[in-house]
Amino acid sequence: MARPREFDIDDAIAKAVEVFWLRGYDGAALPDLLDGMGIARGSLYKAFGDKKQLYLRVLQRYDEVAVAGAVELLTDPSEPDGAKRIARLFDTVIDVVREGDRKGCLMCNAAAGPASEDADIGRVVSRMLTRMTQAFAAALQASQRAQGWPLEAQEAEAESLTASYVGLRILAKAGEPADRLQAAAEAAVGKSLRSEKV
Amino acid sequence: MARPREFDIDDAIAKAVEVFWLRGYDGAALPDLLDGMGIARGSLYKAFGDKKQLYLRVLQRYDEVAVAGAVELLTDPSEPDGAKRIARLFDTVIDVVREGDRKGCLMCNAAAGPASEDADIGRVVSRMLTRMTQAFAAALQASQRAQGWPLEAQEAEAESLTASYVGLRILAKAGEPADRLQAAAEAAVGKSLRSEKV
DNA sequence: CGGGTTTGGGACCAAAAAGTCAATAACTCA
DNA sequence: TGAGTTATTGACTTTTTGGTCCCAAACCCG
Repeated sequence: MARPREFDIDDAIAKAVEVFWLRGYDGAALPDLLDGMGIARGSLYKAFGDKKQLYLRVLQRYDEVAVAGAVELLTDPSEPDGAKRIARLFDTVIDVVREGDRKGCLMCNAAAGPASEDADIGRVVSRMLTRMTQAFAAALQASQRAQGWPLEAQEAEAESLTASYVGLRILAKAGEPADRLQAAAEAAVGKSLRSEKV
Repeated sequence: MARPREFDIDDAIAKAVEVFWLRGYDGAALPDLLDGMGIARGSLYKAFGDKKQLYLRVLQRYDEVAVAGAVELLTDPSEPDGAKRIARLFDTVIDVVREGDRKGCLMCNAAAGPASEDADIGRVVSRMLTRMTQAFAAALQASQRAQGWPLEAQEAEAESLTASYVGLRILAKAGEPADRLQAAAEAAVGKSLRSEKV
């Protein structure tokens, strides 16, 4: 090693997450990233290679932080009732909206964006979605109602919950009122796990 | 009127729909649009104003064709069972995926894209989403299971179905296998309307 | 047929895009 | 201390972006 890096690379990625999250892949211009990250052009290229590679790092970071947080919530053993874990996850989503955050979810935005057709990016996005679905499945396993279901039915329900999650976050981004989102979330969750037979 | 337009403007919009659908708003460059529409630069600007206005026309067209088609299916009086109408809509989505079409849904892609933060675009997207939700609500009204529900519950369920729809189409775009999508779709629909009590 | 008017085509433009590079600065190690 | 190595910087290049404009062509109406 010779001259040490002057910026913290993890911190720079965290800042890049914000920029891509807010503006999307195409919408995030180099100057936006440079401003947001507080580094110069050359430094970015030396440290990350190019824009796409930075984006991949950003998606991985989102996986490690945001997706991991959701997974943790859904598999939290301190809450024995899986149905409650699921309800809690959706509640936090609504809370974020109520606080005025309409950025949506980077994973969801990335999945819907045209960049997801790129093989590398698509792979990372798919992996995140799969992790979500597996976590939903784990929560279902720990729910009164679903744990007796055949495995296929559980998996189907888990994937359906992922779809609801993604859809809800996109409706949130599209400006749907928080109250309606909350009602929809309760319908999505409650229907399969709370309603009927108490 | 003097010299008549040489291209069909409706046809040109239809072609522009394909380009924006495939590449997204930012990703659709002028040359892409020009090629796809088969007209020259000057003609496009004369006929549509600028890129954003063309995009608005494209979204409206999508509303009139694709969204209207879904609404029609969901409110089709020739199928008395609303639950079946909903199931049929989701079936057609899966069919499209099975045919290899992974473009997703323009409305959904537009909602997730950063362009939706633009007031004009956001308005059109919201309107489409609302139309979908209303159509789902109409179908629920015509379903055995939901028609007895309180109005609020019906509306919540309708919004939840819109979320499932959007989420499913984005999972499809992200490359989720058709079989899993189908299972998830059946879970999303069947759960509330088919399962339990026949 | 000819003036008025609108379209078609594409050369042209300024701005912005991503990416490169060479000079300078800051460090390690001998 | 000085040689070697790596990071920082911002000017630079190339390509592409969305958008303008002018001229020729095609039409209507009188």
